[in-house]
Amino acid sequence: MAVASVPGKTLAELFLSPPRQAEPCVVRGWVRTRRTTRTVSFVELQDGSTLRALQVVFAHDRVPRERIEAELHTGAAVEIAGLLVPTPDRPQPLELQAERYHLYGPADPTTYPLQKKAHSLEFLREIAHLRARTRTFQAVFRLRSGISFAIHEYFQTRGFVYVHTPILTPSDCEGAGQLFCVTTLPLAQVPKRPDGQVAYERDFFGRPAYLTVSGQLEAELLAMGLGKVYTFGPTFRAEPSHTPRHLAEFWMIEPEMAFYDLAATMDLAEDFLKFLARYALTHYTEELAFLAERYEPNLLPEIEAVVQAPFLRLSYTEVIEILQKSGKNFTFPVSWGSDLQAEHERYLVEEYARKPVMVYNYPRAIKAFYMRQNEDGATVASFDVLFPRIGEIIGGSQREERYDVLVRRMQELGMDLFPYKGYLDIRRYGSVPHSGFGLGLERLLLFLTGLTNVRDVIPFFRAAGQMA
RNA sequence: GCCCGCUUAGCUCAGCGGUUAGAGCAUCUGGCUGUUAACCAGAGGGUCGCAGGUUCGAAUCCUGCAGCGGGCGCCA
Repeated sequence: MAVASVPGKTLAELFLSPPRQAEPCVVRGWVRTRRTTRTVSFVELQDGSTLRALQVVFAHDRVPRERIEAELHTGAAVEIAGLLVPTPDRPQPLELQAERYHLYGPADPTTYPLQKKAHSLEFLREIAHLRARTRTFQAVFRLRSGISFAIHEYFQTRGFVYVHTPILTPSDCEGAGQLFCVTTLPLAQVPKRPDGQVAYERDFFGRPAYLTVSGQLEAELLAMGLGKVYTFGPTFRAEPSHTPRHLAEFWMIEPEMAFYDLAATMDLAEDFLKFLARYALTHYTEELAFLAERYEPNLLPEIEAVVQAPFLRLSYTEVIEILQKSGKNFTFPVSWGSDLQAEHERYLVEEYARKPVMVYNYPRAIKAFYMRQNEDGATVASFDVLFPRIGEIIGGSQREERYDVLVRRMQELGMDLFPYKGYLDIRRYGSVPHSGFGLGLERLLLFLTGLTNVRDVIPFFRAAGQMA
């Protein structure tokens, strides 16, 4: 059979508007399973457009059984032409009665790693190139796509400008982990200056260059002219974190708004997360139901709770009091001034509040230089959003817009002001209060999918010592 | 970076000092009046992660290494 020249319908389209009576149809996809009896064979076909599979019936008097058994194995790519018929009295609403088929690419069952059974996520990580063949990853990647679209929709319909901040940067954005250095210098024989230092003036940019750890500093500059902006792109951290929540390359969303103070930004962050949770529930019902059944029985109630319940807002100081009164025996002692540990955050979210918590006004000593100093002289206008299961999902702050205060803080920390000339400049000319936050896309997806390892919510993961 | 655990058939696992190492699923062969995680019968498939050590004897105990997973730290 020749390959049909017209694009066939996707299975999603077929299931969305099933035929009332039998009609000719061409479908394309990959074989998920096959069952054979004496007179007929059944093939379940998937094409990635929906989690549902189309049952294709091959009568052996029409299509030889020997050919079906030799070719239609799990994973084989095929085009099938036949009669699409409604089957209201069967478990599936419709099926395709095959007339003929074309085998695009076979899949040798003795070597093809995927079987018609559930595989462990750990095993699938070893064959990341085949993960898109599985329903779990089809659900995850479709959800990732939809959430990415929803993120743009949210900001675009609220007057934000999508800005592309550089991936290659000269500056080491303080307090955001270690950087990947980018160079064209020969690593085997790095040119050195007489004093032994690397001769960066001979490197590609004539100075050190890194992969960005955050678009925030540039977003701030753009917000100082465009008003409300957001970035949405890859971010790189060379921190060797060996946890299920960290990647070396991950995607981050960073809105930055002129004239927003801390409270307005916290309102935005909460509204934003509620919007995305609602979007997932209404547009990805099928995927969420599948993921809930497979991985996290409590998934839907948890997402519902994010949509419904107002997040609990507590100042850092209140949190310290709550933790001290909790009667819990924490491994890390609770005292004002020390950072909240994972165990503290978990108690707060999962036992005390039982819903998302926003903690604000952290001690200045444990936060980044750019966060706006509060009048009390002890705290900065920062906030974290803590989610059940995930922990920190958003970190943000009002930025220090006062030139003198900012410079004094940077000097206090012994920072070199030179690389921050532009950043400081916007504080000298027409400076205004402004704020922003960063949302980790993969962490949000952990929450929405019920999965527990960020390597499973990005198609090809890059983590310390691992490149899928 | 620190701590803990795991590594046995293609996959998921059992066996935890004593003959030729097992199960389910997958694969292959045959059967079955439409199945739907199909079913029934049979077959093939393993240097028990790698390297040392202890022992009459090691998949099993010890040491080192590697890979993977988890906890903590750092953070998104």
